[in-house]
Amino acid sequence: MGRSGDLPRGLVERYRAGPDGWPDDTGCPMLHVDMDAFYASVEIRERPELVDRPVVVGGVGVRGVVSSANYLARTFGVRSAMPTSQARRLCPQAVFLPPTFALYQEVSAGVLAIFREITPLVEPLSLDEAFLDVSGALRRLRTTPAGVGARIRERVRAEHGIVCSVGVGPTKFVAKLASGLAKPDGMLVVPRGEITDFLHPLPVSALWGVGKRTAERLADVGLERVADVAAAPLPRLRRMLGVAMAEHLHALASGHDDRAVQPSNVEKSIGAEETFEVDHFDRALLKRELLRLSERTAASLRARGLRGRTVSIKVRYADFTTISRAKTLMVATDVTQEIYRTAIQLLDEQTPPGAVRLIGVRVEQLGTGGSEQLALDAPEQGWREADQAADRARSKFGTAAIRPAALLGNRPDRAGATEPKPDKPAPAP
DNA sequence: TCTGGGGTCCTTATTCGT
DNA sequence: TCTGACGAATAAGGACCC
Repeated sequence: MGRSGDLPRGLVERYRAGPDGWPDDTGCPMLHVDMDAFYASVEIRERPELVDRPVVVGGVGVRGVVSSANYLARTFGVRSAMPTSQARRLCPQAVFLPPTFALYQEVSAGVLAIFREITPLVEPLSLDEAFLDVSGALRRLRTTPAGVGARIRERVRAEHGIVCSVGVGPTKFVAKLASGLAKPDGMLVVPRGEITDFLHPLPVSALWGVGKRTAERLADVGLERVADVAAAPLPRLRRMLGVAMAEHLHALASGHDDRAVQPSNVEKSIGAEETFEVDHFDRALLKRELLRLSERTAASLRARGLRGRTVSIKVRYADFTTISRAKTLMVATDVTQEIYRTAIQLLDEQTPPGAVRLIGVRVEQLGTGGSEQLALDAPEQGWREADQAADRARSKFGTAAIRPAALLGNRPDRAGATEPKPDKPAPAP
């Protein structure tokens, strides 16, 4: 799933286990564990008949992209983030599956539970990867970091039927790169004394935060390897990339990374967005979609006990230009109607007409809902109670059980031009 | 080739209060 | 009373990550 799979492989063999065992892992408390082709592997585990076939998981619609491809599919050139249409051309015999996130979440929770038996210092980055700081667990487990890594790989395979790769290193960044280079089904140990030997030959794109754009800008001035960034004068990097980015990259390239594993990560924003199968001009249809997305976002806030003060919408036009507009409310909210009302206002007042391919809603400035709101937003209280009742019904009878009247009937985003007109933009509570 | 959906973080500009 | 400086909050956009 990551980009480190594209990095050069020739230089990594010295970090694998040799006849004398693993390289020196003293002072290497950081582990990065990454499931190999996670979504595809889980799907194959569920359907063993797919084992010897190329499997691609992702959006199966005309505008879908690949989320995960097994290694067989990758031999045909299929990569994650590639349009599904392109993947079909490259590998027409592959099995194309839509993602089933609930299943991946379940497997992910099981794998995280294994990590947490080893150490409480576990920082999940996504469903399929996590950092572990094992420094405090070594004595109890009577092993070394490499031993922990090997144990994790065995248990994940035995208990969940999927394969993961592990990077062991002195810092998060090194561990993360190492797991990427260990793939598939491998482990790499980068000794503390060999950080720069390991990092410096890699391309700048290996640096966390360097994507296509930044790599191009660096290449324009002759910086192509991590060693080049480490050797570049910091003031020059600052002028090129801005202070924060320059200092971040220079530190990483020089092997400095003192970030600790952070077991709890507070969410900063929650949202939902959707790309239409065909572009839409029709504002009424866009508004119905905003209602659906507001509902999803608000339900997600309520499920986590969060409220947010800033509501933003995102509109992507046919030519891929993307704008966002935001409004900050007096009081944080988790009420569908309030989020929807704000989103509609932003759409009506601040977005130009045009063919729209994507629309989204997001709520920012999150906090846990406090009792101080009761007096201030009394008119919202009725809506909140209605939302909560709907949440309860949905958890009992399924997500389709309760929907605003405006959303009854066909899904507007999939239905095309024959969609009946909506009766009202807002349902009654 | 034709670009998802969930997010995070950074930069720059503007506004507002003191 | 006018003006400017400054910091915080807000808004918009872009790049990046998985």
